[in-house]
Amino acid sequence: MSTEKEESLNFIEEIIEEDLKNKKHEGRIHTRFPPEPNGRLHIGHAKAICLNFEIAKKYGGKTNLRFDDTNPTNEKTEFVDNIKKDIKWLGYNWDDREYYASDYFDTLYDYAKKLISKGLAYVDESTADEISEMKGTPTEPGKNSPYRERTIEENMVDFEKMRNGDYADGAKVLRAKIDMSSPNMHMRDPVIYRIKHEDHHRTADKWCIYPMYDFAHGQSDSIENITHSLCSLEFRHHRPLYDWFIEHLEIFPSRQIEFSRMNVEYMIMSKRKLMKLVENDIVSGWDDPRMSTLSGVRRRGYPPEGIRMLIEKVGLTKRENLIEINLLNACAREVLNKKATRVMVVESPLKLTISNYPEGSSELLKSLNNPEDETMGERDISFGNEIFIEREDFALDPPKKYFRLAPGKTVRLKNAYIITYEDHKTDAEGNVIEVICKYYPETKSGSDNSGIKAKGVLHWVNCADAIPIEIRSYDTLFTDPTPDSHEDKDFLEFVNPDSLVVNTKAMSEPSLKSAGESEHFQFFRKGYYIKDQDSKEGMLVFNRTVTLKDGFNKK
RNA sequence: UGACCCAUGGUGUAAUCGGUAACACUACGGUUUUUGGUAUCGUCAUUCUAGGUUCGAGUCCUAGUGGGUCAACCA
Repeated sequence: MSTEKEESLNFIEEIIEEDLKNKKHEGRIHTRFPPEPNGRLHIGHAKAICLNFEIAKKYGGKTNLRFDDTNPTNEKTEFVDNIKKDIKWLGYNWDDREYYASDYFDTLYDYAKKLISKGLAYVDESTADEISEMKGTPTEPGKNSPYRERTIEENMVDFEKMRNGDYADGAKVLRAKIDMSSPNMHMRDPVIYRIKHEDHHRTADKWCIYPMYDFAHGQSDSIENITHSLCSLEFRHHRPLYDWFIEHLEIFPSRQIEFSRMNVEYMIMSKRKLMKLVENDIVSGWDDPRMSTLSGVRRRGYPPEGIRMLIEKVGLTKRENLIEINLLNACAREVLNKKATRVMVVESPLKLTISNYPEGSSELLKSLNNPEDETMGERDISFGNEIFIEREDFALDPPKKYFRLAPGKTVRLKNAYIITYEDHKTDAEGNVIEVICKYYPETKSGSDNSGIKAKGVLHWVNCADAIPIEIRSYDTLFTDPTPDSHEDKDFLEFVNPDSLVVNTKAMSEPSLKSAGESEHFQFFRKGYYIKDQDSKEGMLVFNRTVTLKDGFNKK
């Protein structure tokens, strides 16, 4: 077969193929994923991770993992470890290429001195407010600092003093000398080094001055010989600065290319806001299954293949976008349908007695683990005269087109027999508490040639060996698709009070006792579930990842 | 009242020297089905607006309109 299907390239692939054609960097492709270890990764980061790793893979290149740890204030080793775990979970490997911007502090310091010696950087002792004031506004040019014309020698001595700890935090900064009237605010003599007498998670107290993002990121790219530095659109205005440093430092010319980040309905991607949800106990932690963090998404049961599929389907452009949460769920269902083990779980049990099945006896029936994948095999499930069915699968007064059990109706019990309603019992308030049916022995699953028809198929569990489980069902964490886009309202006002529903009354077939840590299940006719870390010996807990598509309840 | 970026269905993307709108998800409607799942078939767009160039424009030109981003000693 030919590869006729002409795949269309996204704009970054076009740039790369053009570079390849021109033998730029000898055809070498090297990308990087550069998180700051100050919080957990979220599903928005997944786009950057997939893009960087996939594009390198596609063109035979490499991808570095680099921690952008230039601000010691909120950076922690704990975050480093979690970030690595998340990237691995997503399915990517950086081999031994694990780097830290802090590894380059010495080099960066030398770069700063080089800039000073070229007369392109100066020490400014204005206050932060004064610097901000002199910066002007996007529509008005800024003013030169009174310290701008100090001599190279003065600057060099003073910068060394900064480094030696002679000054207090905030007393002085090092600034690049560019253009205070540039229409690009980032070119108005940006601060490139600040004083912070703070311990760093890796360099401890070695340094008391730390480079700013603009004086660390591009330089780190360059040091690592990164060919294509892919980042999100908000860094667009930093690109001229990125290029300016490379030019004046005369270092390897990495190229920054920006793409639009992914926004997902009902999800929040801001680390600060995510932190607020945790701190205010609105969620149980960074890994709450309703969170957009990768640890939350993982605990919820979304498979990594599904996340990668989502990113692939979302594509890559420079447009603003808002992805429907449904696309994520569709990807999850597609993956899970093929790999989830089918089990029967009754969420809201209603007792059903089979009048003509010998009391006290039982038999073993075969159940396919996954009809989509025969290689997953089958298992035995027990059947007896007393079972539980789903409460909503029985109705005294059924609506039209009700394929379930009701007076006069006949249905099939999945993997078992066809049964017909005979009677029911109610409690004092008139609630149905038990249904009585008769079964047809000749309709046993797999060997039914009775000719008896039953439109509906019900899932069930055997009273004799069913085990109680807890089910946690989730809805969106917010009631508004874009909770943080309202200028007049705080995003917390949109927290969905019904985003978590805990059901401790569910009954499961006993096979769930041996559920694995990352084993996905489909609870028949319900949805996809995964065992939660809160599970205990006598009470297993399951998270609902996503429901099955439901063609009945919608109507 | 600056600079830069973006503009194709409900959503996200495609249409590579201009050649008559494609794919996926959703929604709706069939078929199949021992999951109202899966699978499968079908239906849903005056390409932001107005002019212009051309035999022909989503693609080119002009002028608008709308949206986004930028003024942290954060990244």
